[in-house]
Amino acid sequence: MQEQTETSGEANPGLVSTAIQAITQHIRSQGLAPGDPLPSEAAMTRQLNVSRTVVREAFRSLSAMRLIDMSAGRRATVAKLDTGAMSMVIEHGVTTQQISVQQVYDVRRTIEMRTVALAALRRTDGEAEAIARSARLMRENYRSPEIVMEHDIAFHEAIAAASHNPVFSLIVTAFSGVTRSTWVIGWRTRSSEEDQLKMIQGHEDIADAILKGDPRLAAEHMAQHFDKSVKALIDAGIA
Amino acid sequence: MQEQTETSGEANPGLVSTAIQAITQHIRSQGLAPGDPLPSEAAMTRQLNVSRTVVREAFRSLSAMRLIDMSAGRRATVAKLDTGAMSMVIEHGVTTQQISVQQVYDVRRTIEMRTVALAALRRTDGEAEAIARSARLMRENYRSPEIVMEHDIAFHEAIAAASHNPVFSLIVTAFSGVTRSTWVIGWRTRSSEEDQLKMIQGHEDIADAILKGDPRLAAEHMAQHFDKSVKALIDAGIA
DNA sequence: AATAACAACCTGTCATACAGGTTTTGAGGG
DNA sequence: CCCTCAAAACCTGTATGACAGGTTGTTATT
Repeated sequence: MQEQTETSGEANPGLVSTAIQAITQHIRSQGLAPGDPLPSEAAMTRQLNVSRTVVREAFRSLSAMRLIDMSAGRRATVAKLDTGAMSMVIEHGVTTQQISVQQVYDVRRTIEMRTVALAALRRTDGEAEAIARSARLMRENYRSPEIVMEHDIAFHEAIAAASHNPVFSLIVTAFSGVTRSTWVIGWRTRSSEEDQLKMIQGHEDIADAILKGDPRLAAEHMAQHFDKSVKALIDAGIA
Repeated sequence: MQEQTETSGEANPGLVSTAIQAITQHIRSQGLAPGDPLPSEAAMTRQLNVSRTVVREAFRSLSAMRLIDMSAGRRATVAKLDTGAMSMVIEHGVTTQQISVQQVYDVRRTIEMRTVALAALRRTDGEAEAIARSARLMRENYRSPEIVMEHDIAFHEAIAAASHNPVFSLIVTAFSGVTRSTWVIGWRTRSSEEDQLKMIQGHEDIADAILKGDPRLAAEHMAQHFDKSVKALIDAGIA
């Protein structure tokens, strides 16, 4: 019952790619917003005149990139912005050694010097509090590296959120995965307890500057924080 | 012949997600590099004890994110770093109005002020030449907006490449799609021919600073370039 | 009118089939 | 022994049909 190749006169880079484009195009042309439902697989199958297999692989691909949400029984919906795909790309680059950890840190430093300045300017009181709370929890748990790490990551993500630019949040969060796999090394390199507490103090300084609304100072503290972190990683022999 | 739910005692967020994890895990644990082949679908099917459908959707998802390359007859291979997934995420965010064009420009400005400084410090002669060439081609074709745009985009990507940090390249390139859909608006807003030529001059100034190896100057010109671009977009009423 | 059972629809997964690519193998000739 | 080339084995791309289980809307019963 199928005769796909004659329907479209264009090149054939695979039916699935075509289907993916059709779906994103649908989102675009219908002006769909997060939460809005997409056509069912059956409907898409009819519209594109391809098998359900193809349509399904297309939906699944978009779902893997977190552009749409899928769940059994329900139709797929447009997804809220999510870091899923980005972190996978970054992690893929790192694990296949196409990206070094240092390069990631350079990017983070560049971006977070900006997010912290924006946060100082635009943070709400609640956001300032959330940032300060993460710093506080780092100190309170400073004997449990794993816990410190999670609050450290939350700290940076909270700052990105306070920048009120979702693209920054997206990128910063995308790096969290890599951070998780290297953070402990940096922590151990700060051999003395004093060094570790100094690092936590650095976070508190940043939080203070944000609370005070001083972007210059906040950026400076952030820069120092990153310089020390990179130094710790280099000392630990991370290429 | 199937009895999947009893094999693993963990939660079931879908067999496909599990398969995706298994594949990425395979890349990690085997230390695969770009170009290295992955197991065939049949092999994966046996290893995970799921149907080929599931394995295929997993492969296809990774392929959509450009983490692996697939083509008919050949086994999938580990892919070189590619911007595919990232640009889709960004474009999704913009088309669903979760990200504004201005926010994208803020991020670009932040990142490109760094890439341009790094490029000034680390560019090879060939890279400096490529950057300068793009600027030259902008001037030579300044009556054809589409062509100017393509060289403009190539210009920024060439600078990112000259930063010798693939993460910057990745991010800058990811924004190119959005740039393509708004660039012309900014161009038209520069009503006079003089304004347009001044904008091209800005690119040449950047290229010169990179050639001279002056990161400070290069960053300054880049900042001015972005400030003017954003102003042009705002004048055009882009929120 | 509230509720409970049911029907219709939807996604998740499996099995099978076959059309074309690609790689491997092996047989035959030099 | 090596080269060549064709067949075999393997692989991905796509289609079809089937069924389990989740979700939603409808209808019948109370």
